[in-house]
Amino acid sequence: MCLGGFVSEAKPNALVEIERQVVSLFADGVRVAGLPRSIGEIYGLLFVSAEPLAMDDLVVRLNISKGSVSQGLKFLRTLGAIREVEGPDVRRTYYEGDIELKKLVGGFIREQMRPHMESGKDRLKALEAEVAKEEDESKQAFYDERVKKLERWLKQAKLVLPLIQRVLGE
Amino acid sequence: MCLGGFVSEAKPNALVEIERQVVSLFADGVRVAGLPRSIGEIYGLLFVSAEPLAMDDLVVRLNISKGSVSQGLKFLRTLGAIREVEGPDVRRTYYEGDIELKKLVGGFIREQMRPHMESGKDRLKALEAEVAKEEDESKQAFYDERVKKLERWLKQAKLVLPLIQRVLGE
DNA sequence: CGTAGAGTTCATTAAAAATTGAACGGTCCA
DNA sequence: TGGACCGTTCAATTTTTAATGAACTCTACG
Repeated sequence: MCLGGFVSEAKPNALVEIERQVVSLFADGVRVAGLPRSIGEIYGLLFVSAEPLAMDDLVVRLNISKGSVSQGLKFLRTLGAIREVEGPDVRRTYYEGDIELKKLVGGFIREQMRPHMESGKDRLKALEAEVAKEEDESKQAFYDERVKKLERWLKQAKLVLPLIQRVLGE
Repeated sequence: MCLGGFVSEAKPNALVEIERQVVSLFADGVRVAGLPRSIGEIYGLLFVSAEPLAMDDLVVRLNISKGSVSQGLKFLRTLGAIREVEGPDVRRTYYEGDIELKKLVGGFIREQMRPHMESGKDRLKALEAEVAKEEDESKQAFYDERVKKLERWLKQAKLVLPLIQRVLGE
């Protein structure tokens, strides 16, 4: 007996139930922001871990590739959602989750939303120019009104973002 | 001569440049909300059209399938982003875009965000139960703190959504 | 009833996005 | 100098998501 057998031996690094649930919660959660599942899983595990984790821990425990983890960490770093910290092995970089909602949302707004809004501003400028060319006067009036509406939308959006950040900062 | 030739004849229903730009603006715009391109295109064309349009107009002018348009309109209807109106042909249903940002965002929050938050609440309840089972006392304390943090996040999110709607309602 | 056209549904197909993994660059230490 | 190891990059692959189009329902009208 015992020839190459695994009996009821769980993987040594498998997630415990609580971790599993939190990871899954974040994996689903980030999707509303249009982010890939793996990023949610990585942040989720960091969020629920008392000790900082290195890349290899994430690869093994979440069972995702080194490449995905590397890219996920890179993204989370630019958001400011995680922090590099010291850990047991000096050769590795360890990470902790930053658990301030303000920081996460702030990073997301800065990195993902602002750039879109900036390019939107430019595109509205181009639209204005196009409307100016319109020959038919009543059509021009209509288009002009719509473009103005879009510009108002953009202004409202600019107003809302800092407000969100202020409310979360308490 | 003139054997089967198309000379410089544009499609009769092709979008004019202004329409093209607006449609493309919305097509890209909706992606930040994780919605398919076609939905942005449909709303965009309705937004920039002075006259209401029927399904067939959208199929022909946007060059997308009847199926996609049908589903896109269904979605936009549940959001409250478009309105059914009368049109030249009594057999058809015509649509106009609702151009109040408040309405769009409100519909999106109601249809897409609230449901996620509701399910999130349930999942946090399940997590709490799981934490209660934890044997190790100090681990339990840590998990408990994290779950409390998540509950605080959810509360903050609930606080922010109506605030957004209020700011846009002006 | 029977047919013609508007609109929906949903299995199939096509397109887009995320994930993988192998190759690579850099660093530390013997 | 070399090789062990950490981390990154990116072309290839897999997975997920959106779009298509044929078959269908429903209604109106003769």
